[in-house]
Amino acid sequence: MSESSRNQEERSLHFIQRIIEDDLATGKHTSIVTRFPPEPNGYLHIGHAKSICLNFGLAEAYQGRCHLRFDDTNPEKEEMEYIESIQKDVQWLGFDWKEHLYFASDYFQQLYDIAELLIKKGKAYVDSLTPEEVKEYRGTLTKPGRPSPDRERSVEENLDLFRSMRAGDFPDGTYVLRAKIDMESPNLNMRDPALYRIKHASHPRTGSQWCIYPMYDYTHPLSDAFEGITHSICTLEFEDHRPLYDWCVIESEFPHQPRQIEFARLNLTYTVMSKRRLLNLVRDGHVEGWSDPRMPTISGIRRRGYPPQAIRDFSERIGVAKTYSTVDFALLEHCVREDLNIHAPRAMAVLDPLKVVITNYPEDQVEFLEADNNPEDPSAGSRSIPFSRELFIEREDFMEHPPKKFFRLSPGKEIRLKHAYYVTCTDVVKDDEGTVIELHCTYDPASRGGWTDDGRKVKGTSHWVSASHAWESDVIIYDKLFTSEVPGAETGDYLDDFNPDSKQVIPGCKLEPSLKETAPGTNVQFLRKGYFFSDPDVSQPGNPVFIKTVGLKDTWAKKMKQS
RNA sequence: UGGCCGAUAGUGUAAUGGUAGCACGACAGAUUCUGGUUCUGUUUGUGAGGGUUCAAAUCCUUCUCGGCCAGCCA
Repeated sequence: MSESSRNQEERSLHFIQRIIEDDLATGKHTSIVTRFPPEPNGYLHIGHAKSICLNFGLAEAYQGRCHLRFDDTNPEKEEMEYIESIQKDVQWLGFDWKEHLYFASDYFQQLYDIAELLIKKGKAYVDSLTPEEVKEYRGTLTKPGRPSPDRERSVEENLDLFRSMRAGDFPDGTYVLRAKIDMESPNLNMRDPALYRIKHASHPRTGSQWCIYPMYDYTHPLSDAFEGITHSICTLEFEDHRPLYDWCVIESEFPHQPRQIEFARLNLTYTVMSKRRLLNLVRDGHVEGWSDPRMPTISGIRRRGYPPQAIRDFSERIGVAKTYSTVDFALLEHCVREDLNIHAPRAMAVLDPLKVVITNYPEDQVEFLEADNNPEDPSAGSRSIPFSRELFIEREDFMEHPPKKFFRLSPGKEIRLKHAYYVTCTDVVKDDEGTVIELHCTYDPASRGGWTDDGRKVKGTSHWVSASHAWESDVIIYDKLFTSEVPGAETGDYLDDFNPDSKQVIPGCKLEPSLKETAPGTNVQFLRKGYFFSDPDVSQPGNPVFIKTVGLKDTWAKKMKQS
């Protein structure tokens, strides 16, 4: 058996794949068409990324196609800026809608014509109830609604009124076109839902061409039908809308019948995902905009340095189901690390510098040592780094009175300076307050390159930079946006769990010379510290500003924390 | 005393009447010029009761718990 056919047998399908394979096997469809249908009223977040990966991924896997369609039926909330950012986000994830870019607003005329058809069939009527009255007539969850006095208006009068609505004869809110379905339905969506409302508002794409706009529940199924969508995948809260979805397609007498399938949206620990909460974070200044690297927005994680491939991998791993679920943030970070471990070149940066003088190293000598750029990828090559008498190491890599199993530097102990030499600490220099300000060490010339063949056991390895060659820079450390898994679970207010230390600017970090030339928007691993990214928004060529993408796993720090 | 949907290790997700598996996490160990990576092992699960069956996570039934719905938002 070949490897690929074994994989075929072992793979397990999620329920949507199963539906698709079924439809393909029975000949219901010869190929599939999916769509990603955002409303351009905000920035996309990682929950949308799940949907994008699902829809475009399915199309890819089954050699179908996936449309990008903007659901732009509410001009009061939608803007061109969002249309652009959404396209950028989808492309960044690596998906291509090719020529299949659509706008619900392109269907306004077609939608209007079908609305007239519905009126003529006696399936829709113009209602003059006020919004308050509509609400009252609708009934409640447990009480059936009752018919509007306008429900039995004649076809001629409905048509006339509807045309007047379109002509702009009425102010906002005076009339609404409603589907005539069933005011007593236990499903509130079927109690004569609104199809069209009057809005004298300028639309980002159609301008002032229209003053009536179709509702989502009417627009969406018909748009799907127009485009030949076979599987219309949406989130769970639309389950109740499915009967209405089907009603619209059937009553429109449009030949193609798409199928709506619902799946559970993504929730993530330690963050919030709703548009309202995200907006509040931005508006109230808790973060610095929609693309703040702490935000779960696609633009945020892009700026944070999360690779798109990691997001796609994550989307695959979290699965697709109908169960409400909250995915562990750790899984996302795992996917990011896994990708970056293979792709990010290594470099050395000392974030909290402690000076080291190599007392037996010649004063004016500088030598260049060879360092591999990525042990996981030999093709990444190597670079040479300067070594000299005065260096910086990480302050936390030294302890005067170390606990058991501390492998790093302490008085009398020998460690390896990565790619360089073994050094032994001989003296500790302190200031008047007793703070360690400098270390004196000796080096072993025989250990050049960081290795000897004499079988010596050197357990600890530290990163370092040459004091006179390093350049200084602020480095920004980002941490989780919230301190609790489910923000607001305790108090009811998610802002109570906002992490005030989610952004820390670390001044005076010492970076190895090669880092200076990092192009904006490049992932690198600061050896033993974590993955960092040259902030594409503020970096300049020749002057990168590094922000932390995600830390390396740190079992030592974890152990220290426990004790 | 409305309707719809859901419930499998800590988390997420498989098993579609026939050995409850995988991933992440946690824990332990091995390896390692990154306390990273890699590798090995351990831990923990079918919401509850009843029924059908040789056999039930799966089918039936009752219950429990959770989610969504009363925009002229999507």
